[in-house]
Amino acid sequence: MMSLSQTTGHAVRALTCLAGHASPPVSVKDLAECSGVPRPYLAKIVKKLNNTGIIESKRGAGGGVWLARPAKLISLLDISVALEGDAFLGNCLFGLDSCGNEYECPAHKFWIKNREQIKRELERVKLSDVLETQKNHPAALHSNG
Amino acid sequence: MMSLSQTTGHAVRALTCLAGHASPPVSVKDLAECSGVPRPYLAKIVKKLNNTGIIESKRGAGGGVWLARPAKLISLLDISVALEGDAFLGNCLFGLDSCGNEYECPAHKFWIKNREQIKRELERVKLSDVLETQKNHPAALHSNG
DNA sequence: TTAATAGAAGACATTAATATCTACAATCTA
DNA sequence: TAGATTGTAGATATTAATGTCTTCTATTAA
Repeated sequence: MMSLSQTTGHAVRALTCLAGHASPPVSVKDLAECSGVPRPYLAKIVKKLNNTGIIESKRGAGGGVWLARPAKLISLLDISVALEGDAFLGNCLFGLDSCGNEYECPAHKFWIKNREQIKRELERVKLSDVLETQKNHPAALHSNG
Repeated sequence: MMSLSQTTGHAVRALTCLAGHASPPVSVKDLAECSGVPRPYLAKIVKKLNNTGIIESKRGAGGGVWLARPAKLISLLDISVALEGDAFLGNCLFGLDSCGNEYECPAHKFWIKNREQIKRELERVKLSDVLETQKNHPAALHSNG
């Protein structure tokens, strides 16, 4: 099924919890409970978000993680790129390697344009927007298959 | 990476070979050579295309497969649906199960619209178009990773 | 009717994404 | 400094997509 990876979905949910938390730092354990993401897996996700400067962390008692900048300045694009890399929207809709250089598949021009649309939308939507949406629907972001 | 499945890409390549063939039926073996898709795997793909009425087949010596209707009447959408099912474009960009009913994620409206755009494009592009493109670039559709 | 051809079917193998487990290192509080 | 807390790191496990192998059945041609 064509969508962003499940891992990215996890990250969005966890970051939303983090953004909504009154008093950071928050432990990964608490984030896992809040977001429904498996704890050990979330630890890895958190690591990536840390490496890419979206969150910061502190070890030890009273430690935890927090947003490196306000939720209004973190876009869904930032999160997607952090987890899946820069080319998270494939070069060709059909995954053809040869597509785009000397050759273009019949859907190429469309996909290039469409891909940019998707990117712009992901750039437009900020973590703060997700948080707002969630506040109106408290149980919203939890279940995921 | 977000794109249609590799399997769908395989199917498009193989069907393009089939559409370009002078005298059907064509054996799966020949299709595999022409398209670069692993033979045994192509056999499975061919089976699905058969089940969904995109191709027909005949066993035995002199048998093989052929398009069930002209290439102009087979869209990339038909092929995608045949292989990945009707919901091959996910319900939510982030794969959230809860998204779309009582709850909508912040990118939901955008994705619904965008998804339709993608579908329309896949509907617009026919197998005959792919064949034309390939004729101008003979080596185009072969390699794939 | 026999031998060759070719698709059908299902068991098995590989790979990448996802998820878990265990041990470790840093930091705080007392 | 002792002990509890919490992130870090890497090995291991599971799952779904992808790919392979073997055997069977249908069809044709001689």
